[in-house]
Amino acid sequence: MVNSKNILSSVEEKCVERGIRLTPRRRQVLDVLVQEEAALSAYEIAQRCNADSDNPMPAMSVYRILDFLQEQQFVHRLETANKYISCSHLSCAHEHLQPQFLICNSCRRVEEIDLSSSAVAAMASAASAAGFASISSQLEVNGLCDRCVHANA
Amino acid sequence: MVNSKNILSSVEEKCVERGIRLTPRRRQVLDVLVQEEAALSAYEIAQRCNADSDNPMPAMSVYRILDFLQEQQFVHRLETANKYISCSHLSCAHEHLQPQFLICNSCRRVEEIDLSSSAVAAMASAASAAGFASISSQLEVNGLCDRCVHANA
DNA sequence: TAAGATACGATACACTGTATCATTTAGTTG
DNA sequence: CAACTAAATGATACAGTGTATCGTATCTTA
Ligand SMILES: [Zn+2]
Ligand SMILES: [Zn+2]
Ligand SMILES: [Zn+2]
Ligand SMILES: [Zn+2]
Repeated sequence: MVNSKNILSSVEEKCVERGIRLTPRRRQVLDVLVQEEAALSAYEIAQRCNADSDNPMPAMSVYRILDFLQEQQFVHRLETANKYISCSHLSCAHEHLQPQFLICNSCRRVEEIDLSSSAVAAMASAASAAGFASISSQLEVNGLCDRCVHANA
Repeated sequence: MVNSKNILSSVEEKCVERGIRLTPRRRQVLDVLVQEEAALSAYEIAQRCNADSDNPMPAMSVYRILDFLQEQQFVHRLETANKYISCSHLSCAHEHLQPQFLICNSCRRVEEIDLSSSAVAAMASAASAAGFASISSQLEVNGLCDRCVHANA
């Protein structure tokens, strides 16, 4: 169980710094994502909000709130799966431009990584050979996490 | 303009070898993709089929046919965009396991590449550092192709 | 030709995301 | 505090995408 209270107060501070509002609705959506290791779709988020609250969360609100949270880099969107995951740097000062993700094909959990410069250089070299001048991408790589490998060994 | 006739007869041969059928419908869908440098959605494919034919192509047929063409590796599906593109190795004997793609953000054209082993090794190393034992992925990298870079210079 | 398998046509439907407008809430100013 | 303004939310309708399902047609094979 993640200590979402500490994480959310860090986010609260950042919002104050940036002069933006972390409303109860936004906080609720972010909390759902912070407590989840796997990525969730917008409708899955709405369902979880409605599970532990009497005030129904419409899916449309989820989309709006996700837009806001993405702009602030509090959550990221996995383009391949079209799902959302909280940033793993909510409680630190780490800055990232484009995040990269590893997605476990077995347990679906997602790890946010920073690719080494050598890996990026190797990608850029392959792109150049194929007639592409520049690449800038959020890489999403599927695989198997250690936990699942050991569990199935 | 691509010489789709030669490409399609190569595909025809492969179908004979594999004991499968390249029906007129399947040929029609494949032809649309062969003649297009950019990736197309299922509904876009249906529209193009209907543009130059009086026999309407239902979207549902397109999906079924795309399933077939994907199984045979005649076309690939871009997971990020949810669009389809013909394999660039239709008329040769090149074998690939997981293809990788470069997608131009300006003109949308797609290049199918084979990542160098060093690039793959660099990716695997980053994954290992993040607690992922194995990766196996169809990488899709956005960028700018040389043509577009020169055109906008 | 008859039986079975494969491919296709057609309809309905679920899911996802957007557009739009009304309403409420939160800040701002006099 | 009252009035104003902007931001956020509620609510409805709708378009696009993909699937499920059933019936029909075509091909294969004995
Ligand atoms: Zn992040
Ligand atoms: Zn796992
Ligand atoms: Zn290919
Ligand atoms: Zn281009």
